[in-house]
Amino acid sequence: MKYWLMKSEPSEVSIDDALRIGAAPWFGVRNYQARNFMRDQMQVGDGVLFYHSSCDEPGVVGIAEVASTPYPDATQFDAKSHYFDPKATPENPRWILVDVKAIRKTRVLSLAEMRANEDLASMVVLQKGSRLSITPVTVAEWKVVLKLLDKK
DNA sequence: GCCAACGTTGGC
DNA sequence: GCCAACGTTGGC
Repeated sequence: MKYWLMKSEPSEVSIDDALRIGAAPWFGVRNYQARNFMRDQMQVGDGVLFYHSSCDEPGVVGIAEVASTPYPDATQFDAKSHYFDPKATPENPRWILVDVKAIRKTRVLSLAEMRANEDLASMVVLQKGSRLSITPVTVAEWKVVLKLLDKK
């Protein structure tokens, strides 16, 4: 069992959208490192911190879990999609995803608050220049974040 | 809107 | 295989 932080722009898919939709494909990842995490390392049941990025108050806003094994991202084959990839074919797909199921909404644990917490200093997502939309979270970090989320 | 940091592309 | 130019992410 592993833990992850996954970024989503709320204007695309917010935590409220995710809760309404239920288990859904985490489409649109076009970074190889992030893809490889989904393809090679994620397992059904892994814990996910649902993070809002590119918005007024970036931060963790909910808890989710990995809900499928990896399979090809359908948007890569759709010429009308923003995520279309002309170099990908169904026989030779480039982009692989998993389904993610939102479990609950939490308070916003803002990026600023996370940065201010010494116990989270090692989090990959907080490292300078980190832009990865999917990053691993250690068990220790997961526990600290959950405690902070349930506070107040 | 700015810009730092990083990833990708493509010429050589 | 190198690396400059360009594109993207994402916080501020």
